[in-house]
Amino acid sequence: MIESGPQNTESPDPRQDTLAQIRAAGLQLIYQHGYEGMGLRLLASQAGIGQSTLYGHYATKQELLVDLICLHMNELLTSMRQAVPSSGAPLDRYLAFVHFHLVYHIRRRREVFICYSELRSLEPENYQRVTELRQQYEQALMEIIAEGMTTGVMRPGEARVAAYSILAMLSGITTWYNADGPLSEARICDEYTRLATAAVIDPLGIALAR
Amino acid sequence: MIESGPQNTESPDPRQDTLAQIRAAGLQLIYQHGYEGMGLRLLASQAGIGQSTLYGHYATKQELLVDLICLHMNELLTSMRQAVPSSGAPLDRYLAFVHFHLVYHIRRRREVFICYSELRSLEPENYQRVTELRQQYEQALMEIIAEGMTTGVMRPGEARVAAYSILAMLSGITTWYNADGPLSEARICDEYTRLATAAVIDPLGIALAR
DNA sequence: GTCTATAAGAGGATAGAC
DNA sequence: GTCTATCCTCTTATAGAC
Repeated sequence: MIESGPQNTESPDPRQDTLAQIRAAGLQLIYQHGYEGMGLRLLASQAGIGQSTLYGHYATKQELLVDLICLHMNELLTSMRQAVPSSGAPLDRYLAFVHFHLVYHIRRRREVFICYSELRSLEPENYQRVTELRQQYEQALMEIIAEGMTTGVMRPGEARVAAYSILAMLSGITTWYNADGPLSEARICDEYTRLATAAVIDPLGIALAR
Repeated sequence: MIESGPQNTESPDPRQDTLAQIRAAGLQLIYQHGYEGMGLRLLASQAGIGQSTLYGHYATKQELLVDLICLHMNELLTSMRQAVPSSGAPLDRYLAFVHFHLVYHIRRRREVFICYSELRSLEPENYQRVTELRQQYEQALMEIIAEGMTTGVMRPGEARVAAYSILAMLSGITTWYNADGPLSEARICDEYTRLATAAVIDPLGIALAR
């Protein structure tokens, strides 16, 4: 068997330790095989525990999925709110959002992936919970863009469509980014930022504001 | 074992008829539940046949997935090449590509979805085949953008990053488009086209070309 | 080519010892 | 809280009749 990740050292709380290992293994295996494709036997072995030990932490497989997705959606939201000012010039806030989103998606590719690719495996009630978190995130960008359109720094249009477009554009980096590739992380972020900025900014509006 | 060709409703060939029903049911069920989540019992019942009849058309479940994905990747490529001129002004070809991609993704959401979300379920050899088809499609857009950058109608930059960005932006429409929503298909295409155009076009380059 | 019946095993989840 | 052993269902795939 192949072991991966840090092996447990002495911890003051062995229960939290086990939980952390289950989460780490679940994240990796769902990323690799998908939720439906991940067997609990494999999950347990990767977490270094017996299969039935899983049920000391989660009542069902679905509960594990919900835990992982909510955990990371909440972290995404919290991190975004720390990184993006809630007031100020729309262009500055837009650039802060774009930069945050890019770096977060590069660094936490697996978390992001399961948060949007495993939604169809969620039972309706859980799907609803996650969707609300997701909408808060989208809403934040949409409000920035809407304000930018109002003040004239961005071209007028449907703010909602623009927000979805930009999010999809930037998130796409997870599908091909390779840390060992020829382009550095900083270089790629620059390229994406340029594209995302040009997509919504009104050059005339910028010129007039000067 | 896999056959292809025109499928008539009143078919003189009942074998093709059954195959078409399997494909239709498979497309729908994989879209709904994912490849791993789709059981062959359900597939057979949705196709209106007995479960073991599937094995008269495919040797394995994997073979069905490969068939569906290759079928639709080939159709995507063929349709694109018909819709997008292979020569002419880069801006014209770019707009033709964007329009084709948007309409195709709205109209054939399920096909597109399985072609990019079930790649991880493909065995290595099959994954390779599909990836090559996919790259041909991406390559087509990349060449248009590279030429646009050369002629100056598009801002200079990494053509590959730009192509991936635009493809991701436009493909994102499948995640939220709703035919019953407040925005018409034409209106949404306009919005997306505006964003995708602004993202890469050099306003100065356009002005100078006049 | 399609059916009924079944094989062989993997799936999620549980019982009870420690 | 974790383990070993087990239950029962569902899975993919095959056998053989028609």
